[in-house]
Amino acid sequence: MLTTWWQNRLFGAGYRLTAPREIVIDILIETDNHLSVEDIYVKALKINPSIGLATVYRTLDLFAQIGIAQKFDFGDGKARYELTDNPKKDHHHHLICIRCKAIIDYSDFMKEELRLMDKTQAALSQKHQFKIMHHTIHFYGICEKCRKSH
Amino acid sequence: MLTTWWQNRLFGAGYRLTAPREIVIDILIETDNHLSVEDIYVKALKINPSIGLATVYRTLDLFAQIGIAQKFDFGDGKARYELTDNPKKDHHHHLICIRCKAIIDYSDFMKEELRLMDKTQAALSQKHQFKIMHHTIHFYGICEKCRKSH
DNA sequence: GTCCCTGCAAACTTTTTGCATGAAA
DNA sequence: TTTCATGCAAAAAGTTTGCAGGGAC
Repeated sequence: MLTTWWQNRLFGAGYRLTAPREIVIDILIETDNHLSVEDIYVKALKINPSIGLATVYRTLDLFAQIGIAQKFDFGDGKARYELTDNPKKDHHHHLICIRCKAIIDYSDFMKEELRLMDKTQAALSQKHQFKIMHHTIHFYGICEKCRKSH
Repeated sequence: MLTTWWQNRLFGAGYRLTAPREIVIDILIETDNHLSVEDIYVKALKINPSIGLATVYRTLDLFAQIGIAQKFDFGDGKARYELTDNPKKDHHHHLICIRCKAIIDYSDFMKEELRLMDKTQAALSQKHQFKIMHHTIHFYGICEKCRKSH
């Protein structure tokens, strides 16, 4: 039986393959963006109604630790997660409304941004002896709708 | 009597000048980085022991809305705030440890980053009709200490 | 068989809200 | 004098933890 990239990571870091972990990964794989923990939990319940919320939290935290997923905080009070490498969605950054918390993904200037990010990352890794796993770029402002509704 | 830049912003947006707002601004001005709400509250209590935590939350949220301060979420479960323009601290970005939540400020490649950010910001403002107020760049990874303590 | 992982419930932390009082304009 | 803002307390929301039973290897 074939082991997938994420199973390799799990085993490589000394963890076991369990049903909840498979369910959470499947949900992340088939979704294209930033689900909240609650979102993931609700989807997981439909697959296995006995899964616990605490397990979902623990699983997502584990995935972030071993680099399978990224944790995002957009300032709306809930953590969100996204696969580190999602075949359904290219690398992108975010535009966030500080009023209504809407999130818009963008990928303009990605090539230039990534070139600069790679360079910066290399320098920072070296200088601070950090093992950098990912980065985020967020622009905060007020969206069209919120500007109009004053 | 002279009105300061932040007072102008307050009045301009139709808000009143109150003691708690002055206290919070003073704390932000004299500190150079990302204080948590609790940090700010504790400092405020020393100046005026009757100030309420809820007021600090409301004040900081207001400051973020009108562009006086920036709200940051580093993934440690608490919001942090920093002045938008702090004379004591140049523009910088962040390196965050996903294990111990340590935050390191950096300002390498700032000139290049800012040039690219300005360009991106202009394009995004236009394209999405967003009024962009600020941006953040975060690198996430594992710090030297956490790597060593496995 | 051993040790890790899970589900459940309770606890904890951070943030928000309602409301009567008090202060700014 | 009219609103707006505050302080307090209670509630809500999100996340973490302890523990006993069950499952992966």
